[in-house]
Amino acid sequence: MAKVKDENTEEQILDAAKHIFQSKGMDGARMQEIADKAGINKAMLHYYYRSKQLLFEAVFKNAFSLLAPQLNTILNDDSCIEDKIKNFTVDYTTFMMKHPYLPNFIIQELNRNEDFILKLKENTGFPTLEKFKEKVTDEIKQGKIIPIDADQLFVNIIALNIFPFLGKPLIKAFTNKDDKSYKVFVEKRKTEVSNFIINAIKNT
Amino acid sequence: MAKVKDENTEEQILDAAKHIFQSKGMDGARMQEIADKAGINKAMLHYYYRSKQLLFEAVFKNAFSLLAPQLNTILNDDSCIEDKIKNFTVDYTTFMMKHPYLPNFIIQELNRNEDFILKLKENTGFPTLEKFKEKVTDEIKQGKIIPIDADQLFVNIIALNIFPFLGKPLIKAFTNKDDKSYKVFVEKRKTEVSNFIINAIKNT
DNA sequence: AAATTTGTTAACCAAACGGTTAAACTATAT
DNA sequence: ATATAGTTTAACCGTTTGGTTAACAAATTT
Repeated sequence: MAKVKDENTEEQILDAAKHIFQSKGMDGARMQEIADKAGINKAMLHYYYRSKQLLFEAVFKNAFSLLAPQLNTILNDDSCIEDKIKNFTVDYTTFMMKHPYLPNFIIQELNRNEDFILKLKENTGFPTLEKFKEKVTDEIKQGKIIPIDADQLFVNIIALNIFPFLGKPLIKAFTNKDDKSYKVFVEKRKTEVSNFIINAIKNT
Repeated sequence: MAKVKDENTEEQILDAAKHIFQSKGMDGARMQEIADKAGINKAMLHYYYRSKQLLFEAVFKNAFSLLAPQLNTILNDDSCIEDKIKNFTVDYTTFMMKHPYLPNFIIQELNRNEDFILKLKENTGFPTLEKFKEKVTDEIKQGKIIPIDADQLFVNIIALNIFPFLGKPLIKAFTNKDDKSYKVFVEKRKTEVSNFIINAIKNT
């Protein structure tokens, strides 16, 4: 119910809205439910955020701003491709195990409203692939990795890392795992996935 | 608006419901909108399907029954792992380019209601990994592929194939592609992905 | 301490929602 | 032709929804 009193109302609302929106989505979330979770009157939601749409956008931008920096490990540091992949896979999986609703929330809402991502792209700090592409081109020339389109490689990397969180119910059903063994399964992927990718692209 | 007259009402409803539910989800869909799309009175929806929930379940089961057989290429035919991967990647991608809403619809609704997949598992014809696991074990023993957990390999395969349809808006934004060039990108994955996977697991 | 701004609440509102009803229409069986 | 069963509709219903209002309480300013 109500949080600690010294936290200010605006943040209490955002925190409650985060939980409700991330688990139920824009359409499934109810303003009353958010108010109840925040322990305040429903009118306060509109006092601070004017409308459901604007409250949702505040939550979404917040969520997206958590996700984007995770990509820096692979896009903008100076290590070699192999290290990028190793570090990203561990970091990303560790982070998402702490925020399991995040990937599905973002994917779901971007699919519901494709135009929404255009607003995000205008923001500074939106991830760019340029540096990663250069690095891939370099290492192909050096013969360290096999020839591969950088866009395809990038999609492969994030697909292998994100999908276990998106498809959790499906994978659990196919592989007959419960929540506990699924957690072990995902934990193993921290090394499994990076080995898999490196095997696929390393020149031997 | 209204479809051809000789089509029966029940199918018209299911067809309209399929479009609305797959693009807006259970929570975002409106019964009136489905009725309008089917070109009939809203009461007919309840006459044939009793409630929104039951109409939704009819649509969902229909959608899932389209997806499951696709997995047979990889799970239950008798070819070697390499051929399974090649065939599945081409077949699955070709199929999903014709039904682009399907993956997101299923993933989204399974995440909204995790218990729902239990009902599906009771049905006969729910995909099982057993035969695939045996084949993986065999080929590891034969030294054709490197040692790898069959569950992990399975997840890697479907992740690389499904994710481009789930994360389309995200990938389009990161890679600066429009719909047309994205389609080309996905088309290329039909060979790109299978080569990638086979590289990762083939013993050299 | 009086006035003004900011924060909070209960009560309310119109619209939208899923679902129902009763009557009408259509095809089939008697 | 007439009764009967299945199909379709317009109108309606109670509830829930996002959002507003007006009055009140607590700070902050003067």
